[in-house]
Amino acid sequence: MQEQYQPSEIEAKVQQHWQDTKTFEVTEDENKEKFYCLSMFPYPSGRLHMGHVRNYTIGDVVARYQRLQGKNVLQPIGWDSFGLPAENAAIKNSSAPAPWTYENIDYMKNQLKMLGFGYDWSREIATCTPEYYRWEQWFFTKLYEKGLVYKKTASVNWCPNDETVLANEQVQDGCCWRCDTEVVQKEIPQWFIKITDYADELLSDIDQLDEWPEQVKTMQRNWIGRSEGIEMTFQVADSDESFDIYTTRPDTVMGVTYVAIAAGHPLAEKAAANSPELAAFIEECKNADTTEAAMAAMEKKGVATGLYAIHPLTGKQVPIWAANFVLMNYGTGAVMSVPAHDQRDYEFATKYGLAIEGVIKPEDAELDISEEAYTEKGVLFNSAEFDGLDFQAAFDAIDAKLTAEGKGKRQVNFRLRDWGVSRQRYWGAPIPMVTLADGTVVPTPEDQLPVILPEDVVMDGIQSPIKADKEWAKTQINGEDALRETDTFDTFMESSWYYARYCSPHADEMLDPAKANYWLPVDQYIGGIEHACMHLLYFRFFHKLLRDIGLVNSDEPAKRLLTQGMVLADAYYYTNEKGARVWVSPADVTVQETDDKGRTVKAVDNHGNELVYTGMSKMSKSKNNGIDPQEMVDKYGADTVRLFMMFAAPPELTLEWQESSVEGAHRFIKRLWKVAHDHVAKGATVSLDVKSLDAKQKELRRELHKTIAKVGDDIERRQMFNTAIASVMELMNRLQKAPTEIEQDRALMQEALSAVVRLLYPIIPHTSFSLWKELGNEENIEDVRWPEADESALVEDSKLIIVQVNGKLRAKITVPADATKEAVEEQGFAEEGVIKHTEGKTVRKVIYVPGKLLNIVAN
RNA sequence: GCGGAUGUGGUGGAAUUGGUAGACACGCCAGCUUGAGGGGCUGGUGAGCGAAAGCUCGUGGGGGUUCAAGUCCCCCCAUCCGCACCA
Repeated sequence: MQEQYQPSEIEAKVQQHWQDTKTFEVTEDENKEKFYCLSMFPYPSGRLHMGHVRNYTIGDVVARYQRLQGKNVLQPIGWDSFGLPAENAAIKNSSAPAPWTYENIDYMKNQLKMLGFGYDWSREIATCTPEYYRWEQWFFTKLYEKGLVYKKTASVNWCPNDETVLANEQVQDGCCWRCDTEVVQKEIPQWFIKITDYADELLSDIDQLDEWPEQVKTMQRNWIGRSEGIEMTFQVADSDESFDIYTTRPDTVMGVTYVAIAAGHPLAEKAAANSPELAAFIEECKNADTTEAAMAAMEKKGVATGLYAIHPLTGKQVPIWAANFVLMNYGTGAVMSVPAHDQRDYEFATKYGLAIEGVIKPEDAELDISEEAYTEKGVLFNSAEFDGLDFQAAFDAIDAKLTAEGKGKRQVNFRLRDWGVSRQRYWGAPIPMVTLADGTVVPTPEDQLPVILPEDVVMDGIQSPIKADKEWAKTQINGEDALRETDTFDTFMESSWYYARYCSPHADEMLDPAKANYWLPVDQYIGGIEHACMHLLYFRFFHKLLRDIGLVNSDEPAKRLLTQGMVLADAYYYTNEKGARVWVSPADVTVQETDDKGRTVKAVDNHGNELVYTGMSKMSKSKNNGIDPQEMVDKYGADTVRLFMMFAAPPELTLEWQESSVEGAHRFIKRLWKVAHDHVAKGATVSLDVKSLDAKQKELRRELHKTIAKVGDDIERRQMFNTAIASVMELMNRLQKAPTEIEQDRALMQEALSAVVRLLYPIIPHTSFSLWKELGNEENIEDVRWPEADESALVEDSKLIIVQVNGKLRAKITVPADATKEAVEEQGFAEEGVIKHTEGKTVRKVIYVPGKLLNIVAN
């Protein structure tokens, strides 16, 4: 056995072994319990970043742990390979997205292998290949046939100079990132999938997800946003027109003093004919950013339309205002306004001098709306026949009246909106729809699928090549000329079903139901918390669609979810002569001075610039603080990187990259190697005779078996890999100092090391693989079982009792494990610290927590 | 703005069911090892007072419940993530 720990040598050898013997390739096996462990697949951006490394290390730890539990473990990987960055890179490099993407995949694939992840590479998929996206196209046409797909206009960011659509990311401060022209909103026809048809089920099935983090479930519930309210109709005064509004607060309807409609509402547009001010306002609103965050932050503005609406209950006329906070695309494009009981309406009414009429008051106080709206649910007043009713009674009464008069009805609404899947970009799956000569739009017939995206293209930097090339769209349906859709799918489409494709990655159908139903649902899914609402909702939605089309038989795609935190690193900058901040990579920073506690006082870069240290922030290009996993693997080995990642923080928290701590992880593996080496160098051991162990040996063995129990629990139930590692470190600290003189000491060491090596296998598989062999085992570690804690070794004959007086620690006593309360009390009261603090006081109460704690209350 | 999280020594974090706050590790300090050190080993290390034993304080801030609160409840502050065309 090598005396020195040499990671590069070991890792290359072990990885070669895994590749040669196809260790991680699996097939369906009804005799084994299956375990499907899935990490969110990467976008092939060029190189792995630390976020990937963290995500995939967690996945690999879970997968390898489950394998040692004897399960048939599937851990696949692939590439989410359509997307905007490939187009940008292609433009920059005067190349095309496809070759750039495939090169990145090749490079990153090697990086994944170097990190030692146990993937079944035979199942690798890339979503940009026709073999993959053809089934997505096929599926879309099936959804169309089922009536779950429709076309409607929706607004996009439009650069009037480039005459092109921009992604939100390509809009900077309201301007085009290429030409700085002010961006406007443009309405264009787009395809939508009716996720709202599944809103109820997506909401109610959250209750089945008992192994998903509570925070993700809460976020999804809020995102879906089910509400119960009333939809009611307002007539326009002196006109036969009307419009609908929806409210969750019908109890306040008697306080309506105006209504607000979207600037894009047909009524507003009509009224604008006589009002240049209104026309200008509508024009202004067209260019406004419609993201929810921007909407909430913007100044609320409006213009009176000159029209009046008739209140459906009182018959009074209230003014109709066009307002920038109402959007035509959401809800009915109009809202009723009750300034007394809604803060936004209150501010709007105050600003424009509109009436404020209170109709709800607290149960036991007068209404005070001098400063702000009263938005609580209270008791109605000034509400004619509804006076005195509470929220629910008023809701029911007003509902009854509106329904009876045909002016409204009870309705459930969702915040969730249908999923717009059209993108006006090139590097995505073509939407399989065609327009016939007569204007009818039909799905691409199955025998014409896939609609292939040409890969050999020239990017002009502005328009999608399949739009620029007018020939591309031309096709024929039943001998008739037709035009293909030139939009492509939102890339969330591909990531919504890849998990299912992995089960039968080469099937000549979307998926092979027998295989899919063997592996699905995913047992453990791992990815970033940033996907809590969008990806994870689409993923759940697609599973239900697959089920309803008969391809899978479960309701939910993943049983258990783990959301890992971000990876942060130190960020430093200096200010250059132009006054701009220049961010310096932490790799190029030398800390020159620290204070007596080790905090950075002075740091410089390689050119001697004195730097400002800004603390930890998310690894990013803008702060130039990304740490390259490759460099770290080259320097310390994959096992060290993996160990650090899992040790530095629990998986859900942000992780701070600290190289000194990486060195600590490296040191630990070296120590482990040395202890194993010294042990192996002394030759073979005799078998362990548990009965012959003395008290000290028994205690050491108890520590060993406690550690075995804890590590299993930490990895499987708690998913606290950091504490699992800490407890192995604690054990190693003891083993290092354990005697090795007599044979049973050495036999115990053999038992301990062979357990430790398996406990650490999920985290540092290369080292563990090697040490397992060095310890004299024939079998490969992948084929053996996780160690089991020996219950008999865990029995303790004495217990440590904490003795408190008035809740403060005053003594620690050791008592026999079977000591009675009386015996513990007697011993506790005899302690010096207890006597000192109870002297001259009366004992009021004694609390005894068996085997743990004694608290004496005295005053 | 809305929704979700986080806040504990110099630092990352531990404390799993309300029961010893600071496990484990980094850093720092001291000593040993010594051709050398970005090496190895040993010990110390929350703050204050103290020679020590020990005492007091201490988990973002303020209040509360309890024999007992980092943990439960109420209010506040700060930071981070998401908000539908980045993935």
